[in-house]
Amino acid sequence: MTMFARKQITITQVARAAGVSTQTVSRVINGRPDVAPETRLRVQRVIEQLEYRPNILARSLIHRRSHTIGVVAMASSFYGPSTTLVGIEKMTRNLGYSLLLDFMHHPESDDVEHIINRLLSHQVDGILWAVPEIGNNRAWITRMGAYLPIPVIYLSMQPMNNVPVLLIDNYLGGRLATEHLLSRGYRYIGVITGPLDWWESRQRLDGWRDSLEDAGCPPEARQIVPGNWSAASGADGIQMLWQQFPELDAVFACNDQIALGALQAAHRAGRRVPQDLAVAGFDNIPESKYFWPALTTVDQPLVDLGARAVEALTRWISAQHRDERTVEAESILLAPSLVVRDSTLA
Amino acid sequence: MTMFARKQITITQVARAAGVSTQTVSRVINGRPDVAPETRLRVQRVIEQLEYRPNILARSLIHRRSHTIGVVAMASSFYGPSTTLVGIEKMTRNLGYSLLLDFMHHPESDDVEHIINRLLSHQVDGILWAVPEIGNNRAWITRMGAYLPIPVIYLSMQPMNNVPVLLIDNYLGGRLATEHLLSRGYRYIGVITGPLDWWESRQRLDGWRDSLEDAGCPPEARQIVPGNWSAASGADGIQMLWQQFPELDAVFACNDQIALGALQAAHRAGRRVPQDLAVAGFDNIPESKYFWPALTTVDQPLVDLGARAVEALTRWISAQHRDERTVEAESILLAPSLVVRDSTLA
DNA sequence: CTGAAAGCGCTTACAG
DNA sequence: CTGAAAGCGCTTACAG
Repeated sequence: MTMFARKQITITQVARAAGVSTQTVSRVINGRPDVAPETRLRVQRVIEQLEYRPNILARSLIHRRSHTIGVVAMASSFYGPSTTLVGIEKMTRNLGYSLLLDFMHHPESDDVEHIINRLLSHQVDGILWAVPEIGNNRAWITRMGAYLPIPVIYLSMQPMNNVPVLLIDNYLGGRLATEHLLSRGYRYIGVITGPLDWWESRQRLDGWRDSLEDAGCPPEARQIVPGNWSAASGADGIQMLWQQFPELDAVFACNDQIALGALQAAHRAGRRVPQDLAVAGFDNIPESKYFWPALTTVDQPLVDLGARAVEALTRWISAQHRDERTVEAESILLAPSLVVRDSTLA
Repeated sequence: MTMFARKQITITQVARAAGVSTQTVSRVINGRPDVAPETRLRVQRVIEQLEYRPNILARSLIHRRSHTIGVVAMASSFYGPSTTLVGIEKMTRNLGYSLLLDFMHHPESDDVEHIINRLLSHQVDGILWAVPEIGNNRAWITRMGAYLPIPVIYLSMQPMNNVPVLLIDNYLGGRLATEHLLSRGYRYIGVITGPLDWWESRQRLDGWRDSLEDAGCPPEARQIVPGNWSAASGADGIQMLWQQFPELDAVFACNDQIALGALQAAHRAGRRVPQDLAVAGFDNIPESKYFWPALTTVDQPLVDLGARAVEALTRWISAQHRDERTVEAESILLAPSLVVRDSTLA
């Protein structure tokens, strides 16, 4: 039966108990070859017996490398951020790193410098910035991004020069959803957007707009209603669309919650989906398959996004520690895919 | 404009630049009173100029206290775990701690000892065990819980002697939902459970059963169908209930996803909700208000649960560092509440 | 194959 | 009010 030593056992105590130097203990711990077999065995026995557990802090101090990455994400119970975090954590662990987590509770206004300074004080080897781009909450990157002493990789923001960004192509997602509606014969397609200070939100909207223009149905302003990712904004939004754009025969809801709200409002109003109104969403949350009717939506490789960001970050960290100064800031764009279900099948 | 020093500046460099000893610099940093005003000013200026940032690792090494807590949670994009994590992170930050995050990807089988050892190596001051109780994945606590060298607080598990547990009363939640259905006049109430190896799942089921017994309608086995938290299991579950329990006039779905699946299946079968079938859920996910029809469900104070767990943990840590050996392992039970909506309003 | 000694960046009695 | 020195737990040239 294994237990845990009540007190921190030090390498010195192990050395003393095994009758060797701390250096020899260190050699054994780190699997160095230059230790006599009997010595190694003796030391290993003492380690097990005393339940010695190396102090990573001391090790990091010497190596000037903590094998920890800082992850800054938006505080959210939503499917998107949570799923990305799962991908991030898994790959972090797989690659032998630890994860210091920091949530921004007000992504537009929280003090970025403070967060970064705390992470740097903790000697993280790199930072994964997984906060959505909202308003000008990326302005600090131009101001001080270049002066960051450690690698930082950003998720889901407008690509910038020399800033490594990993993102899912929201514009393409908007196009996929809208072109699908067009291909089904819908022509009067409204949109309920996410909050328009979100960059990703505007990308989805742009995809919708360009698709309609390409199809020869250039949209008017009254086809656009701003939402805020919530189902409530979907329910309100669809009402507003009916008022200002009565021809409406389909709606692109910029996330699945908005779509859900629109669906409920349609049912309440006695409209049939998709016969009277087709609805397409975005995100493919697990629930969307069980909406009434099942929702056509855009799937995003979120776990993969998180995992690949961590991969890129640790690769960069390793390169930096090998003193390769000329590491390229490489950006990656992942493609979403359309999932067709009943809500658009008239 | 603030920038970040390219390299780690040490206290020694600050001392040299300011013409004082490192001890004096340390005094200034830690706000000690015994520094001459001019000296303090001079040191502060150098600190700002060099952008000195203390190395927390070195500090933790000396204090034998990292001001970091380890949080072990289940890898999940679901609303419950994510929301709890938000509460945990926020309070951790408020209390001046940092958060080392660890997800269990297989909560029934992952190697607990390995996880704890890594956290201990990182010198966390305490651990918050936020993994649900599944199967006998709590067996290790009896085996080695008492030997843990640091405070550990557990979330959402069956209370044990001398083990501090914070949880939401799932049994009460099950009663609230079921008694509500009974009060509405429903008598043939089925249940679609969560996975029955989850303790919380069994609690909800017990609440349902006891409510029915108290009401003089002792349930039969054919009224119970096992689910797995997924909407799919809700859709399948309701079909099964119709087959084996045709009298069914209401169903208690043990989470909102299951309820969603049941709702869709009901619509597909042409049954009206709540006239032909009332549906109550559990969790009150934000979407549930926009289900069709809006879902009656049980709300849980999840953010509060996380926050209070962190409070309790840090209080324990502080007490331990003040060397109060006799800290009581205090458990807290939070009450859920019923949210009544259209799905049970016939 | 092994160990004494210096050092990572910081703090802390202790002495003045 | 200030500083020289020891030390937190570990690793690493270096010498043997």
